[in-house]
Amino acid sequence: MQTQIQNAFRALADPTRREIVQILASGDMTIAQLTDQFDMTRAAVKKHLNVLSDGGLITVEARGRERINRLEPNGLAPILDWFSYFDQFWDDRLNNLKEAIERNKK
Amino acid sequence: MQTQIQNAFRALADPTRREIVQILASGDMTIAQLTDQFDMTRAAVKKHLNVLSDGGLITVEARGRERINRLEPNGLAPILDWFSYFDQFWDDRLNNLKEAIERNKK
DNA sequence: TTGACATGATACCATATGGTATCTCATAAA
DNA sequence: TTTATGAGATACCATATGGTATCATGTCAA
Repeated sequence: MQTQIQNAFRALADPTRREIVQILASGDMTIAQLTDQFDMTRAAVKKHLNVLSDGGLITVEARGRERINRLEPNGLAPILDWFSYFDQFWDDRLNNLKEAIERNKK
Repeated sequence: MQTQIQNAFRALADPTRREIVQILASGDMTIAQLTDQFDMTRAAVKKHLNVLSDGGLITVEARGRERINRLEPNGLAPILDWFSYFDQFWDDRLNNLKEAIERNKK
């Protein structure tokens, strides 16, 4: 089995999966709903969802015969933790991001 | 050609490449020096360095017959930009990171 | 000049990855 | 109950990926 951090980085390495994450950020979706957003089969989308789930980036809730896919924000934590190793290199960038969030909170 | 963001995410998807990035964070190194840190051939390390270079995460400076590999902190920017899309989801985590950096600066 | 050394490049191999097609199962609806 | 629908699983395919082996090239040193 792979480490959590490896699974998380791997999950985000694919553009389709990053797009799925962004779509789910705006609301939960079933597999069929997600498939509508892409030019590929439901099976392919399902595979991507499995990878995202392995990476801890989404959770799946059974509801009848449907499966509700939900973004798991805590799944991003291991990646951010990894980035924190480079504090000394990207202070400026992070500060900009920090300020954007501060503004957001008001 | 791939987008910069895709090349950056792809570069970090491999554990060896993430380790190279961490090693280079502590100082520039030649290919031979980096190869000493891993149980693989110089050619394999060189391939990883090419991927990291494609991702904009390192720069290479020729110095005589040596090649100095250097971490390019700005290469992390596209990835952080992508994460900023999820501000509303990881405020807490980011705040912790922000505070750690604030402490660091003193 | 000549030999040693750091690197670049390429052919090749095994496995991983992203995709489709297809079959099965569970559940909703008629 | 019967039928339709959402999802899971698997076999299969083409290509990408991570690795080695090997040869070529440029540069430092004797």
